[in-house]
Amino acid sequence: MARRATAAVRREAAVEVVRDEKFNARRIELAEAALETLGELGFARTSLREIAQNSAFTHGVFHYYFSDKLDLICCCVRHYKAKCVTRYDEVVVTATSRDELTEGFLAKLAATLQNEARMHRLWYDLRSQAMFEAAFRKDVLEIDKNLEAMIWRIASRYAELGGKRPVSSPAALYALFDGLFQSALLKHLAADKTAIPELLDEVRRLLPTVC
Amino acid sequence: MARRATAAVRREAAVEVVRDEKFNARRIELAEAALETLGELGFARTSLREIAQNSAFTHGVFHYYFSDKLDLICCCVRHYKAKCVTRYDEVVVTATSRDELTEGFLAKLAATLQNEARMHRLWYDLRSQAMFEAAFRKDVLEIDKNLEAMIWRIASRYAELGGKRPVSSPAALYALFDGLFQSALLKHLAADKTAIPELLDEVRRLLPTVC
DNA sequence: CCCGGCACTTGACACTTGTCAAGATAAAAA
DNA sequence: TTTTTATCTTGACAAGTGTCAAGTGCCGGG
Repeated sequence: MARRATAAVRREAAVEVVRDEKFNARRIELAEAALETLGELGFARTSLREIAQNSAFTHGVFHYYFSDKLDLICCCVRHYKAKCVTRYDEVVVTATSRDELTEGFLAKLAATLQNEARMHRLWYDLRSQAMFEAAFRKDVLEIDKNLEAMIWRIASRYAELGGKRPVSSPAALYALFDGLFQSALLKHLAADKTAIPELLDEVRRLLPTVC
Repeated sequence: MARRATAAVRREAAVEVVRDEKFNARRIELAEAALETLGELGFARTSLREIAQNSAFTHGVFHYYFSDKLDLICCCVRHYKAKCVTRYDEVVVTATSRDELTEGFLAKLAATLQNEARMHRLWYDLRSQAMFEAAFRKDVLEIDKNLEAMIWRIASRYAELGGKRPVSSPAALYALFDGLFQSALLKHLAADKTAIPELLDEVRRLLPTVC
C-alpha cells in the first residue's frame, strides 16, 4: 500500500513537471511575441493589447502566465539574453588565423546590424530602462556581463592567434565595441548608408591595435 | 507721414521681438521643468500632468507653448545639449600639464556621475528613443556629434601636452569613453559603490594608452 | 476709466492603459 | 457519461493619457 501511494505520488509529480514545462513553453512563446512588438515600438509605446494583437492570443492571457507587465518584460529580457550572447562563438572556435577571425567577426557584425536592428535597439532601450526601473537591473547587468565576456573571447582568441595579449581590460574593450555598435545602429536606423561600412572599417583598424 | 508709419512699424517689430523673447524664455523654463521629471521617471513614464505637477504651472500651459508632447521633448533635448557639451572645456583650457588635465577630467567625471546621474540616464533613454522615434534623431545625432567633439578636444589637448597625437579616431575614442560612462552609470544607479572608482581607474590607465 | 489681447487655468473629450473577475471551451479524470 | 481541471476569452473597471475649447484674470494702451 505504501508502494502504491508512492507510485501515485510519483505519477502526480511527473504530471506536475509536464504541466510546468508546458506552462513555461507558453510563457516563452508569449515572451517571443512580446519581443516582436517591443522591437517594433519600443518599451514606452508597447501595450499588452498591442502585443496580443500581433500574436495568436488575446490580451487576457498575459495575466494567466505573468503576474504583471513587468514580469512579462523581465521574462522577455531573460529570453533575449539566451539568444544573443553566443552569436560570435562559432567564428571564434573555427577561425584558424587572424584574418579569418577578423572577416568572420566583421561579417557577423554587419549581418547583425542589417537584419536584427530592431532587436538590438530594444536591448539598448531596455538597458536604459534599467537605469530607471530597479526590477530590470539584475537581468540587464547579467546580460551586460555576458556580452563583455563574449567580446573578451573574441579579443583573446584574436590576440592568441597573433601570439599577443589584449592590451586593455575586458570592460574597456566591451565599452569600445558596444559604443561603436550603438552609434552605428543609430546611424543605420537613421538611413545612413555609410553606417555599416564605417563601423567595419573602424573595427578592422582597431582590432590589431588593441590585441 | 511715411516716417511716422515707419516708426510705428519699427516699434511694433520691437514689441514683437520682446514678446518672442518672453515666449522663448518660458518655453525654456517649461523645458527645464520637464527635464526634472523626465530625469526622475524616464521617457516612458512621464506624462504632461506629472511634469506640470512638479512645476509652477498647470498641465494646459504646455499646449500654449508647444504644439504637442513631442515638440516639448524635442525642446528639452535641444536645451539639454547646450548645457552638457562644454562640461570639460574649462579643464581643457586651463590645464598646463598632462597630470593636471587628467586630474581635472577625472574630478569632473566623478562629480558628473555623482550629481547628475538623473540627467545622464535621461540622455541615454532619449538616445534609445531616437532609435524608435524619427523625430528625435536629428537632435540626438547632433548632440552625439558634439559630445564626440568634446571628447576629442580633451584627447587632443592631452596628446599635445605629451607631444603626441591620439592613436585612434574621434569616433572610436568617443565610443570608448561613452561606453565606459554608460556602464559605470548603470552600476552606480544600482548602488554599486565601486562604479565610480573603477571608472576613474580605467580612464586613468587608458588615457596615456590612447593619446 | 475701459477694453482688447495675452498668459494661463479649468474642465471636459475621447481614448488607452493595466488589471482582473466571470464565463466559455476543451481536455483529462473519474 | 459526468465532473473536474487547465486554459483561454470576454467584457468591464478605474485610472491615466494627450488634446483642446472655453473661460478667467490681468496688464498696458487708448
